[in-house]
Amino acid sequence: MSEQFNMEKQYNPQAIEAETYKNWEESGAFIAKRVEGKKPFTIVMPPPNITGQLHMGHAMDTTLQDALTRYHRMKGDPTLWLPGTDHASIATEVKVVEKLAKEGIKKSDISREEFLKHAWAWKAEYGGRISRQERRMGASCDWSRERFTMDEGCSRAVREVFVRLYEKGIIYQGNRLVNWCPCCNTSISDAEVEYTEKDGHFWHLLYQVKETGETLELATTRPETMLGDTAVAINAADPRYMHLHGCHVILPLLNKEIPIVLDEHADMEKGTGVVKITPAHDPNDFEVGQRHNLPIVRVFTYDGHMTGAKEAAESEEIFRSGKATVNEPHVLDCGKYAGMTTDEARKVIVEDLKALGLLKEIEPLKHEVGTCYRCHSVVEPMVSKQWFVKMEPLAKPAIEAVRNGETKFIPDRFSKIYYNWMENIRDWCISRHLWWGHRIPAWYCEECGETIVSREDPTVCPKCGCKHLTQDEDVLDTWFSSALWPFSTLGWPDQTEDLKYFYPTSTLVTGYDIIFFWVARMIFSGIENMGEVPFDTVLIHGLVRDELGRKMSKSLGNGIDPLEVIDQYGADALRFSLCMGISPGNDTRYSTTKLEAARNFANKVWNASRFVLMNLDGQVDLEGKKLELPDKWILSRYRECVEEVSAHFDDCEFGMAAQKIYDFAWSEFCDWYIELAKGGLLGDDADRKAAVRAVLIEVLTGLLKLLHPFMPFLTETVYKYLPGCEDKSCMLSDWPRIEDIPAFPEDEARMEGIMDIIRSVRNLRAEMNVQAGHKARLMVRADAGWEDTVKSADMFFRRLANVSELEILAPGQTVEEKTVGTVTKVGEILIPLGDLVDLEKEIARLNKEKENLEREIARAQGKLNNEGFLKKAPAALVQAEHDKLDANTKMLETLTARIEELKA
RNA sequence: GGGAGCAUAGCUCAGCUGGGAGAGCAUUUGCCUUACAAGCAAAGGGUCACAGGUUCGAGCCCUGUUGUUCCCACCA
Repeated sequence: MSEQFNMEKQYNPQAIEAETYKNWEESGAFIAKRVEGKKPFTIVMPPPNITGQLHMGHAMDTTLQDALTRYHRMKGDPTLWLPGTDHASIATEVKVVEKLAKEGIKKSDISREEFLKHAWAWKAEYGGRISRQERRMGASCDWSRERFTMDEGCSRAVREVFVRLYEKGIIYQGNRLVNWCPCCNTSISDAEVEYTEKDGHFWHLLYQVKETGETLELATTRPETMLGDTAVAINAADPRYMHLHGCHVILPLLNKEIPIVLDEHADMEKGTGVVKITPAHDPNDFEVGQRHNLPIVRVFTYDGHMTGAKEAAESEEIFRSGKATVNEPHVLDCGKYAGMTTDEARKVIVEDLKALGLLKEIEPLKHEVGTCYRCHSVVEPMVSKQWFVKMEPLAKPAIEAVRNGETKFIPDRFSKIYYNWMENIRDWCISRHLWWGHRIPAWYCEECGETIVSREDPTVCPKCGCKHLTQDEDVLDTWFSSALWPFSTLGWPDQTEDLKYFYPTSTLVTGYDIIFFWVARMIFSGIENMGEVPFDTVLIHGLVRDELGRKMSKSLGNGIDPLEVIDQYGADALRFSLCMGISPGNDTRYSTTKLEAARNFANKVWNASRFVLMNLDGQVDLEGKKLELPDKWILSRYRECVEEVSAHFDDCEFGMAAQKIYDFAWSEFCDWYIELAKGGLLGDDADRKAAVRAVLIEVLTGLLKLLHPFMPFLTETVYKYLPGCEDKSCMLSDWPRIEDIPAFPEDEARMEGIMDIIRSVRNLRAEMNVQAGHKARLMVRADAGWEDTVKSADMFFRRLANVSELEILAPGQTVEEKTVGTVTKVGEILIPLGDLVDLEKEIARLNKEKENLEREIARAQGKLNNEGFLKKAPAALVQAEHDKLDANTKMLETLTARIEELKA
């Protein structure tokens, strides 16, 4: 009776969390140690963006990773959970620009260097905030190895990969059609385009054929692009237009002659079968242009306006100076439309065409429009000179690695999504017209136009020897560096000890929303640069939705700050609530109900611990103790719990693991064992007391360990109260092993029989409305072999079922008093209740029970009369049915006799 | 246009390789029983979306239907 006075009646997480975490961190317990000869368990944390703060999705991510990490650490694996943050190039740049705008600073008014200073300041602030949030969640990651995608080492890895791939010809630069976000003023990759359905129109335009004078009708969803048309296409097999082969049309407004080309892209089934070709602003048209060697005419500026004289002149200069590269687009001076936004231009151009009688029809249309995943503005497909990664050679081995099981997805269905994406992948546009990020390590010679890509910054042109070199202005896609995360964080390209020991990592935990962005790219980057997949398991979890099932988002304002939840309910409750009832890959809903349940559970465990500790008396040890039925029962149940929870952790079935611990702790340990134990604790038998104490402490200790991965703060705190554990840590304790726990299958069944009697008595009392304070006698007509067991349980009936006295009835012994009764697994029980007994009601109640039994018997008989079942079902199952039939038949006999007796 | 997930108690969701339907919350009843009212005990509540099929046996496997959510796709 010493420590428990420090334990409050209610668990108060606020009082202990910060201190507990501080102790862990300062003790160095999170720091991974390499142990040669032992297989490590490694997780690299998906680095959160430094754009803001953590949301519920991160909380889920963190909880699962931490649970896994703590489980493996306790199992004795050398465990590394490597944390870090992502510079999030475009997202952060947008934020910094916004912040500067509020301070009255325009990005265009300051230099690149000045801007980057602001960005680094942002990083310092938000990166720090994120790591503080992770700590409050209880993340047991190795902060000594914390990384940032733009730190020196990661940047060196990025540069090394870029140079290597460039030298292999996998990275190339070229004029290609890319998705351009006019708002962010940069190209974005295919994966960064989100398609959303929008209301639009089909504008049916009329182009006149020069040679025949007839008009051709064609439809477009983007009439403003018509200024950049360099052909119209028809299908060579289209009978309607056979006579137009080799003819030209006059492009309206510009009065420019453009050819009619024959191309399979023109679908005879669609519209009029005639399609305008704008190579500079449509992916299909670009392809058509390539096939027919059409000029490429760009009519939009990069910030979403129509091009004018200035842009056109610049373009001409490029051609004149001979610096034009393959597919270099020409730029049109759009004349009266120059300088208009594309939206304005659309309206004016439509009006102008209408005035000329060249607009035949406007048809309303719903269609999927590509938008930028960051700012959600409509992206313009645009020919532009960018850097690309050739995907085919990288995708092939990456597909193979998953196919042959080197990396496995949990749940497996996500591998299909992965294949589908990888198999249809196009080259990856990796350059971004931004400042915040890894600057592309390419230099251009101003004299001879040579491109230099190298590991060290060049000072002279290797071709012409001049010193007029300028570096590419753009930076790399943020995912280019995250793709290297599993090895760049371990020191690559240096062959560090960490890299050799911890790579490949074990499990990657992330949401399904970034499989394409990140997981897939890590897999091919790992194979390409390390020669080995980066992880053997990818655990995909679902999204955390709001209470109405909607995605949490800023625009809806339904996001929930994990820190506020922690303040209110505690980190353990938040963690547990995120694990309860989840299944891999499926979305889950945030709910206060779940949080309350988790908080209540924490409190339950806290109080159970309090009870056990309150009743301790010095050192306790199971060794040499005389165990009784309930002791053996709970130890057996505990053993099974350890077995199941371990298996669930091994399978990443967190929902199942949490459920099992919850049920064991609450329904078995608290509701039954602690109640059963009270008798022994309050009695005079010193040996008995010692045995009960030993069992209590044994099971509680194990329970705390099993729960630790989910509720680290609570379990750590309580653990230190355990005798002899003042200086120990639950986090560093050994995970329970079933070999160390005795099993008592027969005693387990005996105890279940006693519990059945107790439940039956409680039920009878409740149904008869017996006053809670009223103690009643219990008569048991025990089945053969049960008499001693029932007798030995006398005290349990008294304590748990409000029994005043236990009587064992002999097999034919009759009872004169008025009683209520029922049949249990162990035999008939009777409770004399005198005038409380209503004979007719009692008979009705028994008849209902009888019907239930008869139904059960019929079911079992049905099975056992089925020859197929007897022949094909496993023998154990058939035996079990026999046993059940026998037991139920016996119970039915007793019950029937009882009813007859009452009727008589 | 392809692909995937989901449909189980009033609500939110579990249910692992097929073998007598579960939890939390809500509801009803009785309890401040000295670990816990964030608690204890008891109870009610489900044609497992629908229709076929495989099987001795289907919530689970197969086919189809309906509803719903999501992902992918260049449809002018």
